Amino acid sequence: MPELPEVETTLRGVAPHIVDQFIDQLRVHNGSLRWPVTRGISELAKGQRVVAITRRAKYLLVELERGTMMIHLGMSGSLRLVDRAAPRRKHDHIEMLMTNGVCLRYHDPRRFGAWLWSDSGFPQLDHLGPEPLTDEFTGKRLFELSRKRKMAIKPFIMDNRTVVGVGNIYASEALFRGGIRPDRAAGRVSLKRYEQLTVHIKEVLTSAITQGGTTLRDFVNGNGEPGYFQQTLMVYGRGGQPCVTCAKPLKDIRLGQRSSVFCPACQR
DNA sequence: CTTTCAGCCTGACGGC
DNA sequence: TGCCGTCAGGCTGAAA
Repeated sequence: MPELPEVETTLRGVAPHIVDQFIDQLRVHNGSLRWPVTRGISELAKGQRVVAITRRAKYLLVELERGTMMIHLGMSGSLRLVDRAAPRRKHDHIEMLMTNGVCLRYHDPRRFGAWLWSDSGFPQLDHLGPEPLTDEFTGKRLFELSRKRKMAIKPFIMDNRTVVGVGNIYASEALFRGGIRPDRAAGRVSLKRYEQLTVHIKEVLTSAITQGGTTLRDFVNGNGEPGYFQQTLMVYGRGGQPCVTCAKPLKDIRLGQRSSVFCPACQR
């Protein structure tokens, strides 16, 4: 599932082919996504130049001369650059054809994603916390925000108001590296441990982006499998298997309706 | 205010 | 073989 590293990888792969190009056609084959695709978006986008593509949290923002398109990949979405003559696959819901011949296809089996247009901002972006890979994201911030909070630390760091872009995979991995149990109350973690945790979060995200980038050369050919899936995951998806550190079996619990794997011996 | 939880959706997988 | 139930999960908004 796309987490922040995959969204960032997608941005870097797509931007050089799209920015400064003109939209020839925006075809919506199935506009029934997380929110209905903006009515009339094809007419709104047609002929416009793409001024820039940026990312905020897991949202991609395609800035046009007038208005912005906001794309989210949801749980199962992907954006691929393909030859416009390539046959459309099942679940290819939207395609953006550029006048330079490039074709960007939005593919999303579960349709949890989004593709919206607005010229007055998006409310989804209004209450987001800092980007994890900036200096705004500090252990001090986590410590202060968490005081008197009884919520478990894992859902706390996955809350977009705390910090954006930390999904289930990287929350699990960072907590393992930090030696913190995912079900520990957020308010009962010291400043020192929060400072260490922010370093681990930045490291796992950065390393995943680096590895995601290794598949970028294949992007245009449609081999969209992101490289970071190959990275060694120490706890995520490994419930019952031995801990890489102490070999005791990893425990799998549910926190906030999400599976959470951890080592009861190494994480406290 | 904080916290929990249903719902959105399809594909993969296990049991029978 | 195929049918059925369960699980996966980001995000929102309503309920507690």
